[in-house]
Amino acid sequence: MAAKRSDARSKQSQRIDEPLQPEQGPHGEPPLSRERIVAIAVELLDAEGTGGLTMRRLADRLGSGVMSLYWHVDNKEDVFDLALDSVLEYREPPQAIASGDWREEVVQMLGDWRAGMLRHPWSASLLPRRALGPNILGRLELLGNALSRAGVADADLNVAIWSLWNYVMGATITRANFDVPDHERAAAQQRLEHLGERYPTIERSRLLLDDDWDGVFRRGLDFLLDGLVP
Amino acid sequence: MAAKRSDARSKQSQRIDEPLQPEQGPHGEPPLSRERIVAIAVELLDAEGTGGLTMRRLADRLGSGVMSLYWHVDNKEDVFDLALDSVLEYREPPQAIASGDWREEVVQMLGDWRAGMLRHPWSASLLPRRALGPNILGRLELLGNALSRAGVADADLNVAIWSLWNYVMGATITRANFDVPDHERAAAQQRLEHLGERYPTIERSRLLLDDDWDGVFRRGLDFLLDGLVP
DNA sequence: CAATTGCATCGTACATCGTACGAGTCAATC
DNA sequence: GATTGACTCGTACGATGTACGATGCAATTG
Repeated sequence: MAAKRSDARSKQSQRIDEPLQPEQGPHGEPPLSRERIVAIAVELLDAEGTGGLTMRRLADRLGSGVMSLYWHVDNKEDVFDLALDSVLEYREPPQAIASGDWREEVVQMLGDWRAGMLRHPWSASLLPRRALGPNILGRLELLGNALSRAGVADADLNVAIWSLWNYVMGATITRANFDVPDHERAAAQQRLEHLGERYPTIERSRLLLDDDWDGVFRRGLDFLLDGLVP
Repeated sequence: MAAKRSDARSKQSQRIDEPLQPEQGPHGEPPLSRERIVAIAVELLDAEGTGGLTMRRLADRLGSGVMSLYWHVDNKEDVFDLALDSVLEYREPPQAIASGDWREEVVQMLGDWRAGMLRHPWSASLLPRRALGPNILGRLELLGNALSRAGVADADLNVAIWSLWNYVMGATITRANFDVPDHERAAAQQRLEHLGERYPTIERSRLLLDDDWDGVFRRGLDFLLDGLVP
């Protein structure tokens, strides 16, 4: 069972005059770089969540031995950090941010942030426990700047930024984790049947039935911004 | 190494006429119940975080064999669920909630929620991925009720509840995970030295220096409530 | 009293994980 | 040709979750 992935490793053992095409790509298997590791790690995480990322699996997908990874990467934690960073990059919407409409600017940036994290659902739960990289700081700077222009006092800027951060993080983490796997949906639905007896307000608000996550996020954000900038 | 915890298990092998006092307690080692397992699990989680909870460690602390746990508990996931539930119990503040002041009521309940989770920092990151138990639903019901009394329209109740949920979750998860381990604080502080060049607003707002987490939580909550109930 | 039944305990075993260690390969350099 | 240094990888170790089946024990039943 230790010989499973050993066949992919035949650079130029027999044919010396034909150094290329070792695997199947046109320019051969790229030689295992930090970038390639991170890219495949993100693929794995997207496909199977944080539990699906395994050094062995990673190596398999890369066509390499497990321990080869450790030349490019400190440990598994490191892989998580790198994957998270690579996913959080913010390519600023090229056009009219400088429209002066601070509110549209904020809504757009936070919406993009959330959308980006939801595209890689594992990232939301990972983010809060990592150091703030330049990508995140850039977003926070943009946020504070817009709020400041909107009239938020310097003494409140701190609170305002953190409030929005909290809101976005809470919404995104919740959304990323409440994705019911379909085969549980029936059971969940059933449990809600006679809920109104004990939780009338919850039932009346359709809290657990409405699944317009995007709309709820957007409207709640509006409320929060209303509070921050009356 | 398999004989480490086998000495604690000597009920009445030699002395039949003295069936009690098998360990050290006055009425002997309690006989391994779901409750005891959960209690020790919470202890372990509090002491060492999610990584510190191990079925073997759990068994050791209980003075039992590892596999005995599985009689009372389905699997490790189950232990997490139970631990989380046991920590989220909300003993309603006995006195004047019915003061009619919805705002005080909401602030108090959410503050208590956050405080409770921070007392067990692992709970915050665990919560969003678990099903909503009765404890949580009870809190949400109370929340919706207060908001409704405050004048929030039924059509907005949904959004309002989720907004507050998002805010509290985001704040608590962030707080629970940003507890810098002290030996990293110096390095972090240093990194912030020449931060003002690239992130002037962040520096001006003292976003990363102010560590009055409770105050920020409270004031941000006020802003959000302002937006929800103008 | 003996036999049976069900609750409860636990030792052993296995697959899987992260990774320490050291032996290998190869190209560039001396 | 020898040396060096970047890079690869097999083997091995300890830790983990848990399947399986043996065991003990109390209450119930004959």
